[in-house]
Amino acid sequence: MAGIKDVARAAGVSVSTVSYVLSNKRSISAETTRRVMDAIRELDYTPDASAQKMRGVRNSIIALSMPIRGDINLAKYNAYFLRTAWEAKNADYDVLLLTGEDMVGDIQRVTRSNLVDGVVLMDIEEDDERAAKAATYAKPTVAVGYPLSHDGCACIDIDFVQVGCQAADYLYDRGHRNVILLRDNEHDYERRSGYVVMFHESMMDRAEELGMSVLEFSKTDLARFDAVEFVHEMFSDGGMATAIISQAPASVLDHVLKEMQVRGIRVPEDVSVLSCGTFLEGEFMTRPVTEIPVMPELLAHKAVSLLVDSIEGGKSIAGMVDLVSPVIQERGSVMDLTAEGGRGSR
Amino acid sequence: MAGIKDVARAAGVSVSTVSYVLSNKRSISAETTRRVMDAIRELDYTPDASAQKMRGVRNSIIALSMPIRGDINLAKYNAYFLRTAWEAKNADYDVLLLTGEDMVGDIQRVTRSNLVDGVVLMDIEEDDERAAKAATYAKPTVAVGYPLSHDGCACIDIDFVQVGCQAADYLYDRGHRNVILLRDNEHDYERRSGYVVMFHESMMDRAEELGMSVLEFSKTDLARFDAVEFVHEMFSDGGMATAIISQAPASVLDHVLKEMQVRGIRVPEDVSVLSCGTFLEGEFMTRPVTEIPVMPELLAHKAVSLLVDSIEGGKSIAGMVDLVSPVIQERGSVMDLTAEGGRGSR
DNA sequence: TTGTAAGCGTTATCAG
DNA sequence: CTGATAACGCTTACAA
Repeated sequence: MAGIKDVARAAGVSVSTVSYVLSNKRSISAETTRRVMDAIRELDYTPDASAQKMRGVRNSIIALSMPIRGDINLAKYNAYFLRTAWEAKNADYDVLLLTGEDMVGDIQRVTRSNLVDGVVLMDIEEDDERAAKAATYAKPTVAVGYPLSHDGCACIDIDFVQVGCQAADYLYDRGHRNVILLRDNEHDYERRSGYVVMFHESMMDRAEELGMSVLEFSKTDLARFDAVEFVHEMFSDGGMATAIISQAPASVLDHVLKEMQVRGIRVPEDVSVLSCGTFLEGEFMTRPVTEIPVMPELLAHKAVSLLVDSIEGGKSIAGMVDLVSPVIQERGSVMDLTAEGGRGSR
Repeated sequence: MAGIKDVARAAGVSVSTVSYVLSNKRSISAETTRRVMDAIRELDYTPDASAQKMRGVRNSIIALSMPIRGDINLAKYNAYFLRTAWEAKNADYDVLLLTGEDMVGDIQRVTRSNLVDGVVLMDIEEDDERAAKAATYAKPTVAVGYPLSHDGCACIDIDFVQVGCQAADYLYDRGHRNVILLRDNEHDYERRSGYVVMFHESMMDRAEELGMSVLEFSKTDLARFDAVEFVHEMFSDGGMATAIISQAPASVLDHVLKEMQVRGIRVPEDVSVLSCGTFLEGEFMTRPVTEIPVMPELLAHKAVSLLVDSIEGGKSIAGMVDLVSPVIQERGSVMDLTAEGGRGSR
């Protein structure tokens, strides 16, 4: 590989001149510039990244920490992951993927060795070790999520307490008093995956305040989920529920929709459906479902922007928290029971 | 950040001693080792990656080039991607993600600047620019796929010509003479995504040789796909077909299975189903489907192993091709029409 | 067993 | 406008 010296020799100038031609940090005669550029092209010269970094040039790499578990919700996962990669690229940063078992160790290694300039933490749990140890990373860190312990990093997330309240209020306002909750993957509950739990608690609290009754259905482990059983139980157990709140992934929810369709149960005329903390966009659904979605594009954008600002501005972002207000997407699957005539809400 | 000099000072030794303690390249007294290790722990010292690299130490990073299109089959995509990341990690390499528009430019940049030690190309098309320009990359490159032009890189893929023959033979041997082909996403055909096209051509050729009739159904664009129409057309158009060969993703195929179930069409008694070049494992299907699957684990493993060997052994792998023989996964969805009594094949 | 010093490929400072 | 050179943090001959 040709180095800067080779270029200098070929162009008949000094190495510093070559460097300055590339960096535009001092004025160079047109003639010299031309000769140098020719030599660069001729030799296919690309500056060595390590040498540049040793001289203080940023390498523009951010680490993306994403645990790979067997039970992840791929669609949602991907939406966040791909969008974060896209935002990074857009800000002219490369992405170094950290997926191993020893997440904390890996992050410490890549930050302390100056391999990366910053860190994004994805798929955050309530007790997230990566976030808890963020103070030991040598570079600014932002978590997409809201872990309990987060002194060392910034946090960007949807305000899931608000999502819970909004969900309860939304249904209450439309006359629903008995709802059934189709829980997310139980693994996520066991792991206390941050948002899943926060939404759940907030929604249940709010429902109780309002005097709504919430029946929980939890067999949403994908491998074991049985839509037939769910629909059966839902309508056999007193048959009081007028609405379903779903945390389940698209495929599971769609099975429920299908099963109801088969049984002649209409949405929203017979039962309303509201999906919360999900990402149904682009999924193949039997019918559109009103949703309080997660917002991968927005969160990824905020996370990367904040991180890049910190990297380039040198300001610390440790401890910062930005909780975004949820936005409900009306898709006509919730019935307004208080409306005259009993027509759908949309 | 503490450097090697700080450690040396704290331990009361020279910098070379610290370096040798870390690298074990010469014997150090127990006492000195202890003092140095203490200082390292005390100061949280981690060697600077750039400085090491400048001295010829490998940085153990491979670039993973994966285009992000709107229409990718996420499940399959992920299986490859996650597995490749896992294999890399397992071989002690970090992964630098390249997802941008200017894939060739990015690969040239990260290889020539010595940022990475090798490159893996994913989601290869028949005319793949990345593979065609592989000779211009400064590091060994392996493509997971089989592009037309591949002089500059190694190729690892399933032998899709064999898959096509196997599919036709498998059904022919079991007495099927009229089959319907549920094509993959049309985008993949338009783009001439390598394997999709190779399978298709090979299967059609073989079917013709055998005198089988193949009816093609191509509305498998996820957004527009209509299982009802498909099943209707399949059984109205003469109703001759005894089997479906599917290239479609799990969700699309499952819709078809559901629609047939609703209509009382039994699998495999009334119609057989064979899925080819897909990755149904872990997908939620109405019933198991016999499959000639892609093999993400195997291909990722082979690709990373080959690449790492080349990096560490210094041997060129340009032009190498490794086509893996397909393995059929029997899951009882294909009926053996030649068997006495007409029972299912499994 | 340990220390000294050269040098990796850049950038920036200081002279011209 | 351009050139020589120190310095970045580390590894590794070469000396002791």
